[in-house]
Amino acid sequence: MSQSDRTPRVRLVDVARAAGVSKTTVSDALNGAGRLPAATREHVQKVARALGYRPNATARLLRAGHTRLLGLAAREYVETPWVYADLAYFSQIVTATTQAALAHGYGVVLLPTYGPDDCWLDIPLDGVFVIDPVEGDPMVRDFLAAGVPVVADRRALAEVPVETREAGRWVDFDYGAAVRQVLDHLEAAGAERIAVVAGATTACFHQQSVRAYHEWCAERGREPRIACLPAPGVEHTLQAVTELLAAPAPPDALFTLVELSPPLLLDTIRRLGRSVPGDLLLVCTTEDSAACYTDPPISTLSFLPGETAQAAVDLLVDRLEGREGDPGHLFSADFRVRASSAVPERRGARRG
Amino acid sequence: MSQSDRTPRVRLVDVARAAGVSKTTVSDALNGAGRLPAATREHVQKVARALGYRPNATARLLRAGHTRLLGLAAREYVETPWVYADLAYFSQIVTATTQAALAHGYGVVLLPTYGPDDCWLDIPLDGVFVIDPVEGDPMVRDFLAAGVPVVADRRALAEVPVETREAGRWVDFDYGAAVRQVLDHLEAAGAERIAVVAGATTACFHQQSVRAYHEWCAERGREPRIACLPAPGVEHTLQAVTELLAAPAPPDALFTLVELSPPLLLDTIRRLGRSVPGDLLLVCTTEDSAACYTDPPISTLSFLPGETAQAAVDLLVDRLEGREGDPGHLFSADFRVRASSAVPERRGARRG
DNA sequence: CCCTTGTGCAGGAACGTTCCTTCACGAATA
DNA sequence: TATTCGTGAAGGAACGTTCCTGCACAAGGG
Repeated sequence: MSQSDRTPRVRLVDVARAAGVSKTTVSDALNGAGRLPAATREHVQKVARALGYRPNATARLLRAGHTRLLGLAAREYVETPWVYADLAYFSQIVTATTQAALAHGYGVVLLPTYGPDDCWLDIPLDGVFVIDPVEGDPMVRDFLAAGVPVVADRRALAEVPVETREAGRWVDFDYGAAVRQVLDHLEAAGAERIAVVAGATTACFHQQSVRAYHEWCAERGREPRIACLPAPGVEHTLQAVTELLAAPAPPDALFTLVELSPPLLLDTIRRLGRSVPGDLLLVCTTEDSAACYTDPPISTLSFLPGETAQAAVDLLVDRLEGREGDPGHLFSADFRVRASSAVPERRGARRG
Repeated sequence: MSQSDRTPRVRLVDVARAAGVSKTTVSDALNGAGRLPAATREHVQKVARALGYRPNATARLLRAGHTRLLGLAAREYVETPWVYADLAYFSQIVTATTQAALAHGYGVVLLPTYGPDDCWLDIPLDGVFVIDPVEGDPMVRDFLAAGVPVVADRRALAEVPVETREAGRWVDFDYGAAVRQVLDHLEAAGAERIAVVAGATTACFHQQSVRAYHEWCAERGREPRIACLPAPGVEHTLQAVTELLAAPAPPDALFTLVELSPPLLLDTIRRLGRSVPGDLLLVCTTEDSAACYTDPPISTLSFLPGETAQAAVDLLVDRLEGREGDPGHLFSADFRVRASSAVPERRGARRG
């Protein structure tokens, strides 16, 4: 049987007919509008309830001219169907975006990142938050061309035709500065051979981070020790760590840029016969709160998914509701120094 | 400035006027329908592109009669705004639901779990997946009353008026059986004092699990050792574990029903001076893949969020597209025995 | 008694599409 | 030449609301 076989939903006019009034009266009675005596209002409500009437959401939206729906897309792995929540960062972005949106009375739609061209334009959205847009991102371009406000980063907005740019807002992160902050900290704590584990994605976070690391090393004449993962996955990450630590003249500090369970990393390092922070200083880029419950607690670099999402939604809603508001927001990372990268006693406070 | 101040979007009729044709022709030309010579088609497309025309998604949906949008709601903590992705289970449900939905050409809307009555009915949805519905769940009731197909569990559907029940499909889990399976395994491995860490939510998972534990203990004349967390949070969980292990005649097996980072739990147990599995057998209910990379690897109980979500979406889409399909699907948990609960050498293979 | 004012409600346009029906016209056929 | 047929395109209804406009009627004031 097909969808149309089912008994069709009861509409406003059906209620009107049953109650012996016009659709105006029904609409007014149900929405608390118009000039109606209580008797009429109650009568209509009773009939509506008896018939099981529920207004059609789509029709209301068409009338209203807005949908109170915000799109959310993570573009990091555009080629794969969907990977949002595998990483704590995205997972928290999703949660925070949804919470912020709900607080403003908006719902959130998780957008496809692939599919037939423009397929996302079939979804009725008031605005969109695009995380990690790719270069010349068609999604950003399409939505802005369609007049749908977008929050992305400044680079993505700069790539878009000027005439459509007005509806764009941005949230930016200075990933390079965050990486340098961590490296400076490790250097100050006495580290001389800092190794880095990075992913291999197109995300500007990774690109900027790796570039910053290379520059930082070049400035000091240090040789970069970097492991770029062939693919996401716990086993690849642990494998990379193992190889880094097995090298001749092994690193005395490790800085992971990829999401990995901090207690698991600690466990792995110990199994390789190294102690933290005695033999190896450790800083993890992670959103996993387990980092501060290990022994020793692990220093973390966070890119504040919660704050980012909140700002993105605020920017979008300001724009949607006609408030001027800011054109965007620049964030700084949250670097928490804990025991895993504190200066170990037996090393002395600082070099030199 | 208000929203209406902005230059209004260009509509189908605007293109029609500009191209000197009727709206029928424009619609046909753009959608590849109708009988039009290539010349007309191209001309219309060129004009449309020049004007920057994008069809209005809401209007199309109203015509189409469906929205290709599926709602997703986790009702475990109905009173709080939104907590989906804080837990790996929900996080994976979200990911898997979205992937499955996209594969069928549907988008996913993350639904509010609180808010003004019926507020969810303002969202144009074709179907809804409700995880962990509460007793007499108003969301399930409202959607079914509105004729929107729902996937929930059998109990939730049984509470709904018979005449609206037809649109309901179910995915069920026998949580009690899963818990008994784990307890039997631990008993077979020689455990005599099995402690359990449970949450304190209204979710039927927790209710059924805890009940099963109590029944299992009663059948054997064992005294239950259960810690129910006052609130979600890593520190509460670790605190509960610490207290359980500090008790006189401490447990020789631990079974956690709440989400917790397995390597962190292992680390904590060791800090308390116990070894796994030597002093303490360990089974974690978790979706965290880190469990199999620790030393020793940790036995896990999984409730298969990926499979559950996939089944829910399939059920929904079958119903939406008029296929008969199954009324529901009953799942069994996935219990993976690893070294953390294997029979330790020095204990002997079995009791008795 | 006529004009105003207010109340209670109906009619119908509008939101922006899609698609069914109709129509005009030129070519082919009887 | 009259009839069919196919092609190209226009007109307008429909989707289900909301809301603007306006009508009928009763009450009140001059």
